[in-house]
Amino acid sequence: MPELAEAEFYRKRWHQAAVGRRITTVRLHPAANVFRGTDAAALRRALAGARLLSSAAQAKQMLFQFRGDAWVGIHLGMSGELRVEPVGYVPQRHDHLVLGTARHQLVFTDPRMFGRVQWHRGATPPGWWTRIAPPVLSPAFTAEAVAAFLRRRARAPLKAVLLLQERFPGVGNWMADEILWRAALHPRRRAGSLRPAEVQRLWRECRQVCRSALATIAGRGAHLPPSLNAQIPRTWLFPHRWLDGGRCPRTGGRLVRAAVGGRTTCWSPLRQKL
DNA sequence: GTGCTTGTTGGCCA
DNA sequence: GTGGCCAACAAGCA
Repeated sequence: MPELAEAEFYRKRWHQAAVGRRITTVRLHPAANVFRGTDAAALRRALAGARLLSSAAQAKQMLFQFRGDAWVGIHLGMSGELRVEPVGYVPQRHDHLVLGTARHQLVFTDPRMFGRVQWHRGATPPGWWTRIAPPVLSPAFTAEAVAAFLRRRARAPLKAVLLLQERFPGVGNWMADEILWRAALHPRRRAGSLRPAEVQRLWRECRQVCRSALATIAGRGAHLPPSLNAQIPRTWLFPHRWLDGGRCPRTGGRLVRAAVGGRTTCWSPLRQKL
């Protein structure tokens, strides 16, 4: 599941169902771990009766703005998901936040609870939102900025560096593999060892993968696909990376899987050399 | 039972 | 002080 695009996908799902509508019921368990560091009881009071005004997605996070200076931030963690259910829906075991409107129930579900719900009251968006690093597709994400970051993390493997949200916001495990595969760079390459042309390639593919991932969910209007996985073309590494005996769509050679930087990583040895 | 898993954080160590 | 590595968080799945 796309990391960056996943946040946008789920944001849209809630937004289309409920923007402009009033929240009539709020169901949550304040003690649930997904509310760590947040006053969940205050969140419940603030949202009851409030209208959803707008929403945004950035990196792996979503922000929902409600009338009354109330902001709700959601991070999906490893297993979080936003769903829209009918009015009579009965919350299940891992449904941690359920917002009811006259037409729908907005559900945040997360079995592993690495995800997070944050609440903020104020006229402007909260710091935990505005402090997210500039998007990969923004003008601030320059090849020079990437080069400087690689120098600072010179001894770390590329794979680990791509997962650092302070420079590559929204890039997760599969996107990092996809980027390195397209750029023909081995995930174990030390960040400081790249030649200028390689840095340029890495920068370009970061942007291309983010753009393509977002494009798979754009222009679908209200008809969002049930799953994003099925939307990813076979020409990407993504549909092949978890298959045992999977083959590289470009070389036809065997794909390899191993832990790099502590994370399961897939690459194409014929294409990505140390 | 074992050993994985799309993310992030804090502690330890060089 | 900085950067790199790893365990921990919790639950489900093969």
